This record gives sequence, structure tokens and C-alpha cells, in this order.
Amino acid sequence: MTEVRWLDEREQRAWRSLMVMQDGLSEFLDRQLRTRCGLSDADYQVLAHLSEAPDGRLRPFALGGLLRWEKSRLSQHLGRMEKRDLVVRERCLTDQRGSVVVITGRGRELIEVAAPQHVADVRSAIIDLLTPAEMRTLEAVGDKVRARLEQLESGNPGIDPTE
Amino acid sequence: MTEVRWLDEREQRAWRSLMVMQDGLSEFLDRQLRTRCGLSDADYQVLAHLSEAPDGRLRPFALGGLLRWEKSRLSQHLGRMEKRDLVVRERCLTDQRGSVVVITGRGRELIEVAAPQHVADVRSAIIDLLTPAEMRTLEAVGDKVRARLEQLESGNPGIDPTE
DNA sequence: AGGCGGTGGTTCACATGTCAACCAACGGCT
DNA sequence: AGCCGTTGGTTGACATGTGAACCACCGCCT
Repeated sequence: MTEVRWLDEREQRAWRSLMVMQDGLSEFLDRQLRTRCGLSDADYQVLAHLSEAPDGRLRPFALGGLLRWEKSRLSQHLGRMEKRDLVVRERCLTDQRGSVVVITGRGRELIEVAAPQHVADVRSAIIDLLTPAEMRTLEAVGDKVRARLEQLESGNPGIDPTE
Repeated sequence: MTEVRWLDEREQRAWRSLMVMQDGLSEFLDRQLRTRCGLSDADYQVLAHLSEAPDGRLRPFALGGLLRWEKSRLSQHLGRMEKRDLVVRERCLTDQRGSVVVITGRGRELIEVAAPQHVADVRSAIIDLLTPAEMRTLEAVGDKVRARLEQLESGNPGIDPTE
């Protein structure tokens, strides 16, 4: 592996375009949520998962799994959300170590206002611009990349075709 | 606008797939850079732009434009990079308010080691998995979305087709 | 029973990003 | 020259993310 395969024109353009879209999208969606509902994107994700769970309650480790968050991040964030009365932590009855996160009434009200606006934003920023074919491609690419990342992160370096 | 157009199955899948890919990709690339070169993704972007600029020097506001960063973020980040001897700030001769950021020798060494590895990571995580058609689609979608975001952020709410 | 590695969670110190306030210099205008 | 709105940049207070250390409890094993 002596020489570097730089990105050619096409590859550059696709990559940059994707990155810029990425930044722009998350910045836009986060700002909309924040200014219109006082929720960060992180808050939204947490509330969304909780509101879909039975009784609006989840064990932190389960929530962490859904969000793919580090446990310390989750703990910190839940602490802040608890102060703002969006969630409460209760002791877990079946496991004395753990706790259960529960969405509050206020949390539920907020997510129910935020969700339709958020979906509308996602639609108007991207989904409604896509043809069915583009949608399929995005899904396929996303899945391929995720699978590849799991492979890479599990210590498999991938096969060098020149080998 | 009384009723909400939720995302249907296809739309959900495409959207989630994109978001997950997005998170996974940036996390992966950032971690690779960090562990292998001691550079964050932000550091990398800054050094990359500087190293491509004539004499490795840029006015902060120009750099900020390229990166699409808030000026305070840039200022804070440059401060940290200066402490690590990756860049230096010099007074600007033509504008007494401003300064010029210059990449240091060490900064240049680092980016020259990091760049090939970074490109290899980008390739192996995504670019090399894509067909030419997929690449074109990604570019097209990215461009559409960016254009749309600019429209949205310039106060244009978009047209409601039911109107 | 009692030892013990693994798990669920929290906490601390620290890196990073954001917003608003601030300051000095620029440059156009009279 | 002198005023004044704008621009380039920094700063401080604060919100958020990360990694490591820590703690209590679980559950298995003998």
C-alpha cells in the first residue's frame, strides 16, 4: 500500500455534497426544533423513543441502545431533562441497581406538538424533494454503509484487492 | 394545514437509514483521525483548507466561510490549535483589525500524514461501496437539499401545494 | 454462605460548540 | 477632520459530549 488513491472528480463531488447536506440538514432541523419547541434534537430523540414505549417508560440501557448513545451521555442528558420536567427517573423494582425513565405529562405534550412540525420540516427539507428511485438509493446506500461500518468496527480491516 | 402527513414506510426507511449512516460515518471518521493522528475532524478540516491555501495562510473570516463555521467557534478552535502548535496567528498588515492564520510546519506534517489515511477511510467506509449511479444520485440529492435549505433559511417558507 | 466477574448507572474533569456582549478598526459620508 | 454604521475578531458564561473512575448490585459458581 505505497500509493494513495485520491478521490477523483466524481467521487469528490459526491462526498462533499453528502457532507454539506449532512451538516446543513442537522443544523436546520435542530434549529427549527429549538426555536419552535424549545427542544434540542437530542431531547426530541429521547422523547420520541419514550413516547413510543409502553407506558412511556424505558430502562436507560434500553434507551441507550436505541439511541446508540454512550451511557454517560445518556445519564447526563437525562439529568438535564429531569430538571426541565420532561422525564422522571424512578427506581426499578426488579433490579435494584437500575432505574426506569418515564416521560412526564409535559414531556408528552411537548413531543406531541413537536412531532408534526418536525415531520413537516423533514419533508420540506428533503423527503418531498426525492423521487421514489432516489429514496430507494438512499436507503440502500445507508444500509450498505452501516453494514460496512459494523464490519470495520468489529476489527475486520477489509480485503485489499491488490493482495 | 390541519392534518399531518406522516412518513410512510418507504420514507421512514430512507430517512432513518440516512440518519444512521450519517451518525455512524462521522463518528467512525472522527475516531480514526483521532486515534491515528491525534486530530479531531474539526482540526482536520481547518488544516486541510489551510494547506491548500497559498502560503498556507488565510484570513479567519475566509476560513470561516469555507468551513461554514460561526466566527466564535472558529476563534475558540484556532486558540486551541495554536496552543498545540498546529497554526499561528499573525497580525494582518492590510487590515489592523484582523489577523491571518498560518499553518505551522508541524501542522503541515500532520495533515500530510493524516490525509491519505483519511481518504482511505472514506473510501473503505463508503465511496468504494458505491456504483457510479449511486454516486450520481448522492451528489444530486445533496445539491437539491442544499439548495432547498438555502431557500428555507432565507425566509422563504415554500409553497403549500394544497393552496 | 460467600466470593467475584460483569452490568447498570453516576460522577468528575475536560474538550468542544453556542450565544451575546464587547472592542477596535474600517470606510463612507458630510 | 469627525461621525457612525458595519465588519473582523475575541471573550465569558453556559450547554453539551467524552472517557475514565467509581459504586452498588446481579447472578453464577463453589
